Parts: sequence; structure tokens; C-alpha cells
Amino acid sequence: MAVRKHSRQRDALLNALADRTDHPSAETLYQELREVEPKISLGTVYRNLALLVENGEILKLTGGDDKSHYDGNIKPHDHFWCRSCGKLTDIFHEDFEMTFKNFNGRIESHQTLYTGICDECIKAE
Amino acid sequence: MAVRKHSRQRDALLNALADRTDHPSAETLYQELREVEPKISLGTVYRNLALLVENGEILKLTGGDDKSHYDGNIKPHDHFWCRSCGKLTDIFHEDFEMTFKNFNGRIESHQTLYTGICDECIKAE
DNA sequence: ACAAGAAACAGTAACGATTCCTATTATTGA
DNA sequence: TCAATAATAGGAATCGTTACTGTTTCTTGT
Repeated sequence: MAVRKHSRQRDALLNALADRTDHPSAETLYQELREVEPKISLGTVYRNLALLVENGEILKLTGGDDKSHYDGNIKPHDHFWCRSCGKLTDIFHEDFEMTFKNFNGRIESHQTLYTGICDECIKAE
Repeated sequence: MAVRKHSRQRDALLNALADRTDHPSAETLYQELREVEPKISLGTVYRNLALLVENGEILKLTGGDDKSHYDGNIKPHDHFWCRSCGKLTDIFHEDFEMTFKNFNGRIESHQTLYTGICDECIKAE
């Protein structure tokens, strides 16, 4: 894969992930993209999601349910998963310092998943 | 499933997860348990893992690779995944305070996944 | 503009982790 | 010891994801 070529489908995917705070799965993105790119295939969605993740243009989130979710916001932030409704929402925090003792690896990124019950579900209980 | 019955297999599973700091997958646990419970089935491993997680006796970890990993240590702590060797190691931290603004949900647990290169792999590079 | 080479594609088959199903076995309380 | 039923073994089914194949599209040099 020497030279990366431009692709309409990848543009549409990146565009579909911009300016939204939900965290769609590959299948959800596939369904949405079919409206603008009717012939797009699920394999193309997966391949381009992987390319964009590798490129640091989007984030892949795991945990909560069994599938991966994708985030167009690459600013470091955490996520909260409601085990009641399954919704995945953003949690931002500033001035966050962490200290490790006896840790000599190199941390390139971290991802925090909070689990519990969200605002709406508490009200609905 | 009104009354929970005792089971040799579930005991063996819980025992297999005690006092270890690696984070085996269901398949790994299955292979190990076959030595003490030769007739155990993979379905039994999965069902009991789910029961133990639901019961708060073990933790289910996701992220890193595509499978779930299980942790017998339920003391809150984070994990570090080396994307080079795939190893999942514990990261403990004390006096850890987090402040949330405008967050009204109820957090019952959180899980942090750090990604990067571990000690050993840095040396091996 | 054009043609060649390669990346990306659509469509579909294959894969692997997990869940579900069914007949059988083990645990429990009487 | 017996009846009720939770739990099991074994295997089929499911589902998210990846791999494969022949075709299309993008890029680059002419």
C-alpha cells in the first residue's frame, strides 16, 4: 500500500463521523452511508475505519457492548457507558495528572470507560 | 434461575482466576480448566464467567484485542495493554481523584485502558 | 488527454468469539 | 431416597469482523 489514494467513500465516512457526539458502530455507519453512497459495502466501511484509526484521524472505542464504536473527536477524553440504555457519552476533564510508580513502558494513549447509570436512566428508574 | 446451585465447575473457574496478574481469555481458562475438570465445556466457562461478573466476583476487561479478558482482582485498578506484544498488565494508583462537571449520572465502576509499548518491548526494539 | 500500474472497491465467503439449544447430570431441600 | 430444577456437555447457530476475488477508480508519467 505504497501510495494512499483518495477515495470518495473514505471522505464520506470521515464526514459522517464529524460533528457528532454519539459513537456509532460500523454497522450504523454503513446504514447511514448507504444514503449518500448507495453502493458502499460493509467491507469498505471496516477497511476505511481501520485506515482512519491507524492514521489517528478517528478513535476506536471498545467496552460496554460487544462491538466497536468510532469517535471522530480525537481530543483526549473519556467515555461513560450506561449499562441500562447502552448509550456511550463523552466525559471531558482538564488538568488531569496521573503518576505511575515503577512503570517503565511508554504510554501513547489511554482510554477510560466508566460504567454505571446515566442521568436519563436514573430519572426513568 | 431462582435458586443458585453450587457447582464444581464454577468453583474451579473462580479458583483459576485467583492470585494471578495476567488476564486470561475465556478460551485460555477453558484450556487450563480441562486439566482439573476434563469434561468441562466452553459454554460452561462462558456462562459462569458471566455469572461471576454479574455477581461482582470478577471483572471483564475489553479493549486491546478482540476478545474479552477476565480479572480475579476486583480492587479498582487500570490496565495497560502493549500493542506490540499484546500483554495486559495492571496499573494501580492511589489517591486518585476525579472531578466531573455537569455530570449527573451514577458511576459504578470505571476502567482505564492505557495503550503504548511495554517495558520489555521497548528493550527488545 | 491517455494508458499503465496499483489502490480501493463491491460482493461474498470465511472466520472466530460468543451465545443458544437440547438432552443429560448434579445439587438441593423435603 | 426422591422429586424438582439448576447446571452441565456437546454441538449448532449467531454475529461482528476480516479475507478473498474479480472489477473499478485514482494517480502519475507521457
